[in-house]
Amino acid sequence: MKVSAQEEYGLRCLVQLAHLSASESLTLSEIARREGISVANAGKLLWILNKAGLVQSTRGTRGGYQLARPASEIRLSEVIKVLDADEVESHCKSYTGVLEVCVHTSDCGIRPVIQGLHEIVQNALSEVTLAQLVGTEQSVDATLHQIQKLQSRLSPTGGSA
Amino acid sequence: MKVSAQEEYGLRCLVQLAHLSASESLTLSEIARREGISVANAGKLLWILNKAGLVQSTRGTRGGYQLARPASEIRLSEVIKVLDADEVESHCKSYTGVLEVCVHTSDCGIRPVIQGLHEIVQNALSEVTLAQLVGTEQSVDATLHQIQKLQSRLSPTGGSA
DNA sequence: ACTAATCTTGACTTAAAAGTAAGGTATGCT
DNA sequence: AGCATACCTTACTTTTAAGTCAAGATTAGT
Repeated sequence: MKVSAQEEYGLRCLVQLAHLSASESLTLSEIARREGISVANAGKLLWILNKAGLVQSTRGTRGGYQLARPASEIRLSEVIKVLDADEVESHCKSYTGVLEVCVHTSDCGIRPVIQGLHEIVQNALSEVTLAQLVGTEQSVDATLHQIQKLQSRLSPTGGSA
Repeated sequence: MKVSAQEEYGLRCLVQLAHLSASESLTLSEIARREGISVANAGKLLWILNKAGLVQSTRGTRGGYQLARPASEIRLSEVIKVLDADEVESHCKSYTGVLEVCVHTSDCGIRPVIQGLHEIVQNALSEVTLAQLVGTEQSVDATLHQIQKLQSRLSPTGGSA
């Protein structure tokens, strides 16, 4: 359960674009330089983001990338989903071991955990927008901890099932 | 942001053991057979779990594995942490691109997201025990959705930062 | 129209995770 | 004591994700 390199770098590139004003744009090489990754790699990431409609590209001499929407309207849940190659559901189709289908198809206790977990993460991510990431660390920190505090208040002892 | 194969399979092996009564135990090959994975692979997973003190092994003819503690006292957060090679923190040390240190060291908007996200996941996982996974799907499903519902109630519009 | 700058796209290479194999060590049974 | 069972551990192979490269396509300016 961790954030992949592609998710991390892709998100960083978006944050760079979020810093710009509406008319500005950044070229691939400039983004790559600022993030300390190769131009080729940045190109791949931006292409993914472009295909998903999160950024807009302009070709030619004065070209570059900019956000397709205001940063305040781009939620991290969407970003992660796009960068994660969208292998969201269909979990029980993979990881089947040697067998053809999941051994736990009938009454599987793990499936809901995997799925529920995913929902929780997406939910938390949907509360944070790119615009917030542009601000100081503190603001984001506050938002996420607000969520967390609520969680711990929920079930102090554990489930009752 | 996804569950690795090792996490998934390791968790499954634990669930198998959680089904046993106190005096019973399962051999490697039996666990492997039930989960549809190779004996070698199961051996590796169980070794990790054993090293972490989650399961207990008995050698010799009548040997096998059993849980080191009651299933109701083993939280998924612990399980995942163990199976994930414990690369929990130290995130800004990796993913630095070509540069020596994280480009966002000074005022990084991404760091708190990564960290906060991790906390949220751990928090959610710590509310579910192995014992709950042994029950029906419904019970686990209920527990996780309880958490989720609370989250969405928290911030209907998005952050204010 | 030409040229330089820039994005686009698919194939290739490299690094990391997952899985496998084989030899070692401990235990119980005869 | 000796053999069979079963876990333990390290090293190796395979697979998959990440990253790179190079040729193609598009636009702005001259």
